Amino acid sequence: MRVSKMGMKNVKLSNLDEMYPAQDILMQTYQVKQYGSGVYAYDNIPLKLQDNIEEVIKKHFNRADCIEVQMPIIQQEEMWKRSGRFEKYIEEGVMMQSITDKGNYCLAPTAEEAIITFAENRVTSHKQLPVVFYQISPKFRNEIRNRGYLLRGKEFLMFDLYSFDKDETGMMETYKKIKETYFKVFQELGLDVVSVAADNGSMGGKNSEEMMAISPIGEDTILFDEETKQGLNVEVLEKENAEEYLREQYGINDVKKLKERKAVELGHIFALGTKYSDSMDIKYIDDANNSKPFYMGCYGIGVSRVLGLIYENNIIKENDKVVGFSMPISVTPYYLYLISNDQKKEQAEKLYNELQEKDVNIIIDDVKGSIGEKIRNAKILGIPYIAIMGNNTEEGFVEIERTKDGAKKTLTVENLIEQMEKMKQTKKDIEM
RNA sequence: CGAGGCGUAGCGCAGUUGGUAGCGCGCGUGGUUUGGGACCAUGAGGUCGCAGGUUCGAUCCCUGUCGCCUCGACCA
Repeated sequence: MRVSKMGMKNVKLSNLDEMYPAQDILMQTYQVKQYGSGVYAYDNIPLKLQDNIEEVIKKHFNRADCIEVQMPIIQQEEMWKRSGRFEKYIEEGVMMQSITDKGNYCLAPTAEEAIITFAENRVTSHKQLPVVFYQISPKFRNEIRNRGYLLRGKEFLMFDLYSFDKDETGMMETYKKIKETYFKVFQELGLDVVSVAADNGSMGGKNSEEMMAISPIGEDTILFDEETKQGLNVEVLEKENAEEYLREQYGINDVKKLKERKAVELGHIFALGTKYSDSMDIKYIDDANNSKPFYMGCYGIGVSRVLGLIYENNIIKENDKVVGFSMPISVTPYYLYLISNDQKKEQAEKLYNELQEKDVNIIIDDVKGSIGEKIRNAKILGIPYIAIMGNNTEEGFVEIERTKDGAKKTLTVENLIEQMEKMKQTKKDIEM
């Protein structure tokens, strides 16, 4: 991509939000535009970063034999009335609706109803079980209060997965497998995530755990033990029989041993049981020709929240001031930000074209301006490596800087091309 | 919904004890620059969130309203 074609504006950062500096940079530099409380548009780079996050999620769940599908975003009221959740969602004010003279629609806040309706008539025999469907699609929740920019919006992208099993044992096996997949996803995204016991809220069902990224900007408080990896969301303590629940479902005996942490809830997993199968009367036929309820699980990841947190987790500072961020190689849409002086412009163009042909995504800064200014912009956009062909660079060489730690190195142009191809393949940083 | 705060140029902010507004950045033009957010000159850009009231006169005072932010209840 060329800076000259991006419609880029030079912005000097000022007075950044102390709590969410990274997302404030996105706002100030117009990479993300706010339309209203909890409603945002994304420019190219955050969008592509989000696409890449989706790809990582899909890859791991596809490997775990989960099937990608797509549910409607506008869902008929009748379907929500069938499960009995319509009144509750309307009462709480969470549901957004589209009221028309040809019927009323609910803007999907989640998709249990839709997915079990999808399974109805399609998944009818025990021979088809277990089966796991998932999708990544926008969700709408008219939250009472939005906060943390992308961390909680009214419209957000969510990965949601639904499992169908014959019985409780099967459901828990699937639960375990999906949970393991969650950890693989977060690991590849470079997020340090722990699972903690959670309240099951409006979903109902048995077990539920939240996938928490420990972070000072988190709105949740958890109690966690680093050694045993056991933990809980403090809201569980308000439950009736909290102690018993924690001991029986999660093996947590002594809450006092756990340490308090702030955390961002990136995902939530539920072993639902037969709740929706019963309430909507959608069943399968078992091997003895009996009609049996599905044992379901539902699982979510807040994709746009992950996006927001990846930005916040990867800020770079100079003299204690936040100057930008450095996106992780595993998901960055562009690997390199190429800068040159006028004399070396042609060489830079040549390098750009060669990398384009090899499908290595980079950005070339081909507009008028000083090198310092361009370096600043690279950091504001979050590009992990900067390449400079300037006055101090010898013919045939290029200097690179890794923005996350400031490490610098001079390479031949050929070597840089090799390293970039390698980075694209391995999704790993190069040696500096 | 309860408590607090804010709304003035694209962005960040001043200001007017009531007499219709300014700074920095950004933007246009010309020129000099170009290795870590350059400089000179010059120019454009605002019904001071909206509506009503008080007043000779309101961006400022009063009332209402809308929007946004923070804390709480809800949640990926």
